[in-house]
Amino acid sequence: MSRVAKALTARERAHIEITREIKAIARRQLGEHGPAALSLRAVGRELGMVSASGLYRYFPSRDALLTALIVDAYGSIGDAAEHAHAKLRTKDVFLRWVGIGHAVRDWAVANPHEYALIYGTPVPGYAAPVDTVAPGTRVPLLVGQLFAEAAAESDRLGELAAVPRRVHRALLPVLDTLPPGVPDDLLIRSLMAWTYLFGAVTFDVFGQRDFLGKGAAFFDHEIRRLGTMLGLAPPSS
Amino acid sequence: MSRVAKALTARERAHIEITREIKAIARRQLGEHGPAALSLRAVGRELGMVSASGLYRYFPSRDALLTALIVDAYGSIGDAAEHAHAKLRTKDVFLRWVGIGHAVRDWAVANPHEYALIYGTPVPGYAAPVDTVAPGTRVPLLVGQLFAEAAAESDRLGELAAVPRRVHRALLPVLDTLPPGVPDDLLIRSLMAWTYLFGAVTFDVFGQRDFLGKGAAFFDHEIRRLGTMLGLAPPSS
DNA sequence: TGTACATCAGTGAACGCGCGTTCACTGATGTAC
DNA sequence: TGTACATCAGTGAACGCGCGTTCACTGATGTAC
Repeated sequence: MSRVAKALTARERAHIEITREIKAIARRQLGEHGPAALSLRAVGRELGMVSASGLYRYFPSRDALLTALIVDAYGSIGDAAEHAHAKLRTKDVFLRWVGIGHAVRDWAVANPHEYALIYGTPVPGYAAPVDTVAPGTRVPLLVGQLFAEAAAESDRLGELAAVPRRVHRALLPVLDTLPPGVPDDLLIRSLMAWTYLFGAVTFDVFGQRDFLGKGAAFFDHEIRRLGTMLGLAPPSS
Repeated sequence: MSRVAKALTARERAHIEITREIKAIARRQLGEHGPAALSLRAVGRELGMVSASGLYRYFPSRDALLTALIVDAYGSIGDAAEHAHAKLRTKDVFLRWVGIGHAVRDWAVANPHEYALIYGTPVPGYAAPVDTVAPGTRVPLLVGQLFAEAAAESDRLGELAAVPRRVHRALLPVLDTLPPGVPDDLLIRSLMAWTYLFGAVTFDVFGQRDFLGKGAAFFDHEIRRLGTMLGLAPPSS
């Protein structure tokens, strides 16, 4: 090797830059006709390419581009949640739950089409490859960690409930991926918080609750109440 | 008028029957390529028509067919929930909540593409006309009635919480459509139950929680817990 | 009951459009000696 | 440093496909007298 590992040729830098640009254009076009209609030809046109065939230097197929967008979207919402979490000075799990909830919702409202790509109707005929699984677990893992911390504070969460055997059985595949010793009830509360959070955000982003206005007043209230019901609220209040 | 109002000509009966058949075929095709790609030509082909132009005797445009499917889907899930509710012998609101929840989920799992049509990503470029609004309120209204009944039993629900002013303001448009005297907290609990129910069902139908297995064990558990947390459970338990 | 006319269902061609992907190619950039 | 060769980016044509909608039309069904 006659050159340092880090030095990129102009060609390589251009390749990276144009790949980024293709994804940015595709992201924008997602909103116009939906992911099912994401069109390489339209992206090529907007890029200023004479024909779409040049795009095959960057992505081997339309589905590969779609996969890249999905991975990016999971990364982006994961970053939003984790950065919001890291920025919070407080150690209080309840306030951090609320902060993460708003971060997720804010990202989704700002990027409705990317949100639809990962939490909306699956694109028919497109099978998500394995690469998209891990990035999708970041937000639920963050929520789970919150509950784990709450459990470590002896006065939060209250008594952990016992769980019917068939519910326990349904949880087994998840428990296998977690450090040993996680109580069923803790996992259930995390899953419920995750489910509620994305249920509310999906309703808001897809317009099912437009009658509640554009603000986040109701959302703020509902996630506080849910957090309280699930035992995240400080025991004093 | 030389004939009785109810007597339909063969032509009229055929029209109704074929309209039904068109919708049935379109419903089936929804699953293959998604609502955005619903194709009049494909429906015509499956109907045995030589060209798609004959369909214009039944629907003035592709979007009109889509609207009919949406209205039907809301009707269908509304029927499923109301029938399940009516069949339950019990007066217990908690058991009825659980029954309605399962009815909604069962319908969604059995009809995933119709579910996606009404609760999934909005079809881009399609603006839902007013006709689709009212049928969409049946399930949430049913949930709301449950909470109203629970409130009438003095020992359920517990104390109704006071609500911050800006949350109250967000509720005003909804309160205006309801009989006067509905407490804010009652409406909030109904909205939260509705949000959780569809959040969970959407996750299950769209495959976001496949790791929990195919059964409804977790779902059954979570809606029971949610119902309990929201005050629907009998005070004894 | 029989006939003349109006209504409607479905045909088949056409308009104008869009798509993903392949392929042989030109010309520019990068590499090895 | 200079030259010969290999690699890569983008071109432009082509293949084979699909779409919604309009239009003039044929033939069957329904209606009024």
